[in-house]
Parts: sequence; structure tokens; C-alpha cells
Amino acid sequence: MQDFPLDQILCGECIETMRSLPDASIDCIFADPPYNLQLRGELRRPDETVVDGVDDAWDKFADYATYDNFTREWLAEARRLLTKDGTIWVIGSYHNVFRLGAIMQDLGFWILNDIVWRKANPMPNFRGRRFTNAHETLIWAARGPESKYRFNYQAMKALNDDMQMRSDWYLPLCTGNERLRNAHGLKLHPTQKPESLLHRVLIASTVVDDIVLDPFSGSGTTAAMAKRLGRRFIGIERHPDYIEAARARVEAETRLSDDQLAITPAKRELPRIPFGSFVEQGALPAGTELFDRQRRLSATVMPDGSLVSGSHRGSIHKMGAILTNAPSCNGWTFWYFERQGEVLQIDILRTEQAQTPLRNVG
Amino acid sequence: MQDFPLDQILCGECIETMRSLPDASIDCIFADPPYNLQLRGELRRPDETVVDGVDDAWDKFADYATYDNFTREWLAEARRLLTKDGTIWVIGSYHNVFRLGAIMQDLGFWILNDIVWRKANPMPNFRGRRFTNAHETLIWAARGPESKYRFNYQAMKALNDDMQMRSDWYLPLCTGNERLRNAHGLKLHPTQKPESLLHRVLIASTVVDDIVLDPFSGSGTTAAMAKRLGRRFIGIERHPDYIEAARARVEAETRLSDDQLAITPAKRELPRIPFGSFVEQGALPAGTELFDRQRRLSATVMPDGSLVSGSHRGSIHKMGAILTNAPSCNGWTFWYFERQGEVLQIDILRTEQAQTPLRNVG
DNA sequence: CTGCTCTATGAATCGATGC
DNA sequence: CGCATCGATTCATAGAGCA
Repeated sequence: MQDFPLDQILCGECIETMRSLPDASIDCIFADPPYNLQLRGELRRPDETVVDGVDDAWDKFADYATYDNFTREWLAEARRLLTKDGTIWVIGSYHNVFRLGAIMQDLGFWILNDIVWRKANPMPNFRGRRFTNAHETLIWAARGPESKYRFNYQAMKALNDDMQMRSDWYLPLCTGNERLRNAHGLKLHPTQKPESLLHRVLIASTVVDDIVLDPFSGSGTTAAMAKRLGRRFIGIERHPDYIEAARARVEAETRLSDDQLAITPAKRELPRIPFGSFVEQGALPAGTELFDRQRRLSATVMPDGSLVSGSHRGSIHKMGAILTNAPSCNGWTFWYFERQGEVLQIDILRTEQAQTPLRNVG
Repeated sequence: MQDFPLDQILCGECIETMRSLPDASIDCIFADPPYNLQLRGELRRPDETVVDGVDDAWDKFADYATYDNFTREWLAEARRLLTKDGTIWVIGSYHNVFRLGAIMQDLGFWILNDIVWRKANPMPNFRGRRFTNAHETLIWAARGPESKYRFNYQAMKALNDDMQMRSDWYLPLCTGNERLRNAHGLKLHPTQKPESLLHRVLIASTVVDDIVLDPFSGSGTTAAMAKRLGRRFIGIERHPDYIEAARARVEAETRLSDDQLAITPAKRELPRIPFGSFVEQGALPAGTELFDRQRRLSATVMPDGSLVSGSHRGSIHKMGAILTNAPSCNGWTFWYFERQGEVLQIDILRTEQAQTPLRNVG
């Protein structure tokens, strides 16, 4: 893989260029494919040619078929490039998103969420004939149903005032200084995506040094945000104007420092501390009584870190499950103990330990 | 058309029963087809209670192809039944909505909007493995690109405090007293839709006496709201329990008077929470009498959130101004209503709401 | 009646690791 | 691969119950 084109915007056709990359080499894909259907009363094929004289149903179907074939081809390549546990984001509007989603399912992708980007400042509907088209849809999918995909749950929660991030995101359009412009001061690219959108996508589904591919790179928002957030990137784009602007944009971008890149870690990724170590260290000596929140159940701590209650003996988890007749139980949050007259959840021991330098484990 | 089954819930299979109806006989269709959820195991909340998921036989399909065939068949029938200028609403989630949309396009439907129903109180993601699935999608489509479809633009604008109604709608789930229950106090139907959703759909895309078809009638929300709003309806349902409950529900429903049903071109006004959203959600239902502090003036609430008094019609602000001969008026503090024998300023609705933010924007 | 706490529940594709 | 074990994880509402 010595010639793997990392941190570059490649010039070429999307499908052809993807074919030059090896299997299972990409951690995450963000794709903003052409919509190009039924705009301004004329239909366009993905290659930008105009479909003429289409007002019967057959021609329309023929045109959908052309779009579908193109879509199936690039999505199949995308799936080949993804690692086993990789995920893909595809953005679209009602013109094309239903075709995208159906083809993704047919190819074996496993949809995880559909995300609604609610635009803070959408263009109004000037003729008053429809609802203001105030959103676009992102499809987030794993390579397949068995993928152990990455989702930085705690980071998303932190981004949303410590509440679960929902599937509807309220973000402004890309305007003002963020919008790339040509020499005439006109917008360089018709559909430049806001950096905030890519920020959330990358923070949610990738980690530092992951490789991110954008097969329709355009103005380079994905590449720029990947660089800023310490991810590696590959962009594919065929228009020289866009490539030139995107390369300059990436060049001007600065990678944040490692400190700045740290996100709220998932608890399951923190070092595991066995309950027994607190018994060993005397924080919770053998013989201590534990009880549940309502103080209806109790158990005694044994020297090996197991609990005993009546004729039952087992781990903090197993004993919680047995005594409540539940299939499973998180003992850390189920059991309480008393310290200096205060009733405390045993999970507090792990929290306290994480803050003190005294660490024999992990 | 003498045997045309108006204002009835028909018992039968969806496709077969639709075949018995004549071409071009329906003005508007609302369809809530099976979602093909593909749930695998049991899901528990963090407190170990079990989530009552959708495990009914009607939602199980062998594979995508089977689901697609079913979808293509009923949608083809739906298109045959629609008048030339008729429109259809189809609701779904990411499990099925992409297949619905693509097949609709293939059949010749012309998508007008995709509407996002943002749920005010969705079920959280209990395992922290995805974004909270906090919305469902409605596809609104005309029979074809040449349809001169109906869109009550001014009514929608009036419902949204005189700003264009956007494609993202924020509405609560169907819970509490609105939810139909069986003899055991359990929910009768696993997916009963809120009345506020159908209220907005019908006010947006139909007029009084239009014929509305719901091929998956279920608990009868479409039929009930059609009756209340003076539309004619046909429901199709195959489960006897649902039919029985829906018929009783429709029977108990009252049609609003013609005065209350006239929707209007409204004028201007601004603020944060649209007055109309309280009408939609039933906090201040259409037909409610409002009056001023001294109870000298009064006006009636219309389904689109406007007020009518004598020959005057307008927003809560405009009507306050007109009736007092003032240049302007803050309708929120001018109008009062009665609730459980208590006289309350309508502004209290916003105060109550502030604790549970209900807005279409922001 | 009031105000507070407690409980129930909603269209849900909802583990990871080690033996 | 199967199986056992560890242990991570929830938000908005409505309504009941209680003081």
C-alpha cells in the first residue's frame, strides 16, 4: 500500500478513481453525489447532459434508470473500499435520496440512521406552491448488519447539552466568509456544505487518524475538516477549478493539537477496574454490607470480591440479577454502601480512583 | 357511482379492496403502510423494563423484493384511484421510506415535498449505539408532473404565524387520552398517528367535501379527522378489532360547522410560537370561543389558527385590532378563553408551552 | 385543590469480550 | 464457533398516587 494516496484530492472520474484503490482501505465515506434530477423543468443525466423531450413516463423511467445505474456503480465501489466496520454518509434531497437509500439497501449496506439537516436559513418557496424545502437528508449506514461500527455516543451527547443527539440537526447553510468564491466574487460551487455539518459527521463516526474518503469532493469541505480534526483524507473530483480551490483550502487549514482533539470517551473504552481491587485496597473491606437503592435487598462483601446473600454467591452483577430476577444487571450502579453516614453508589469508587494517581490496574 | 362507499371503513385487504373502487374517484390519499422494521431481539430500557415493540405479523416480509412487490401493487392502485389533480401522502421511517419513494417515482408520481415529522417526545436510544430516531418522513406527491394539485398555502402560513410552513414539522406523539386502548388498558394499535398530524395534512392539501382515502386505516385517525374537518372519507382495514374501534371513534366525532371550517387568506404577524399550533394540537380546538377581558367582544377559533367574528376574519392580533378599532393589538394578551370553568388569557398557552418547547423553527 | 414524587411508555432494525 | 460473563445505557409526557 506504499502508493496509497493519503491526504490528497485526486483528479478523475469518481467510479474509475475509486477502482484504483484497494479493498477495505477506508474507514469512513462522506458522499454528496449529484442530484441533477428534474431541475428547472429539464432533466439532466449524471454526466450533465440534458435529457430532451421527456414528458412521457417511459422516458422518465429511462432517465431514472440512468441515474440508478450510476448510483449503483459508485455505491458498489464505495462498499468495496470500506473496512468491515466502516460507515458511509450520503446526503441528498427528495429528488434523489429515495433512490440512493433503496440502492444502498439492495447492495447490502445496513442503514443506521437517516439524519435530517434542518436548515436554519433555507431559501423560501417563492411561488407559494409547496412547503418551504427546509431540509436535506443524510443516510448513515454501516457496510453490513454485522459491522461493529464506530459511534462516539458520549461525544455526541456532550455536543447536545448532555442529552442524546437526535436524528434532526439544526445547522445554518454555508454562507459568508466560509463560502468559497471565484475571481468574480460569485460562489465557486453551487452546493458547498457547511463545515459544521462535516464536523458533526466526523466527530460522530471516526477517530483520529481514520481515513475518510469523499468521492464527490467539490469545494473540499470534507478534506478541510478531516485535516482540521486530525483525520486522514482522500478526495476525488473531476473539475480542475474545484480541485485547485480545494487544495488551496486544505493547505490553509491547520490541524488541531492532540489536546484539542480529545473527545468525551465512551466508558466502555476506559480501563476496566475489577470490583475486587477495592476490597483488596480496603476501600470496601470484606464484610461490608451492600444494599440496593430502596434498601430492600442486601449482600455481604467477601474477601475475593464476590457477594453473598442467603445461599447465593456471585459477582456484583450476577447477584444484582439474581436478587431482582432480572436477566442481567450492572452491579456498579445497582449496589450502594454507607460511608461516614452517607449512602453512596459503589460506582463512585471508580470515579474517585480515576481522579487519584493511585492506580494499580489498567 | 351510486354504490360508492362514502364515509365508511371497509373491511378487506388493501389492494383487493382498492380494485373495487373506480378510476379517478379520490382527491387525496393518506397511507401509513407497514414499515418492515426487521426487529431482531428483545429490547430493554436501562431500568430493565421491556420495550413493547412492533412484532405484529403484518409488519413482517420475507425480503426486500417481497416488500417492494407489495408496495408497487398498492401504490399502482392508489395512483389509478387518484383524480388527475389529486395528491398522496405516504409516511415511513428509514426502514422503508426509501423504497416507497423510489417506487412512487417509478410509477409516475411527482414528489412535491418530503416532510419530516420531528417527534417532540421520541423514544430514546437505550443502548447508546445510534442517534435517537426522532423523526418519521412523509412523502407528499401529485399524481403526475402536470397535476394542478391543491396546496392551501395561506392556511399553512396562517398556521405558522404568517410565515411559510417549512418541510419540518414539530409535533408530539399520540399518547394519553388520545390513544385508543383495549379492554386491558393496553394500546389498541401499535402505531396510532396523532390527530395533529392528520389535521395539518388535510388542511394543507384538501378542501371541504374532498374524498380522502386511507388504505391502511388502522385506528381510524384519518377517518376521524376527515369527519371533523368536513371531508369525506373511505378507510380500508382488514383487522376486525381495528375496524370496530375506528367505527366507534368516527361515530363519536363531530363535524365542525361550515363557519368554523372556512380557511382563509390570513395577513401578517410574527412571534415565536404559532397560535395555530395550539389549534392543531387541540389545546384550543377549532370552534373555541375567545373573548376580551370584559367579555364584550368574542371570536371563534378556525382550524388554520385564524379567528372569525361577524364578517371579520384574521389572526389573533388583527382581530383584536379590528374589533377595538385600534391600529394594532397584541392578540396574545387581548384574548381570553375558558378552560374547566376558569377564564384564562391565551398567552398562558405559550407559558405552558415554554416548559415543553413546541416550535416549528429554531 | 396544590404540588410533589413516582411510574409507565413510545414504529427500535439498540454489545463486547474472553474462554 | 458457542456460551458465559461483564457491565453500559433513557427523554418527554401523561397520569396516578400521596401528603
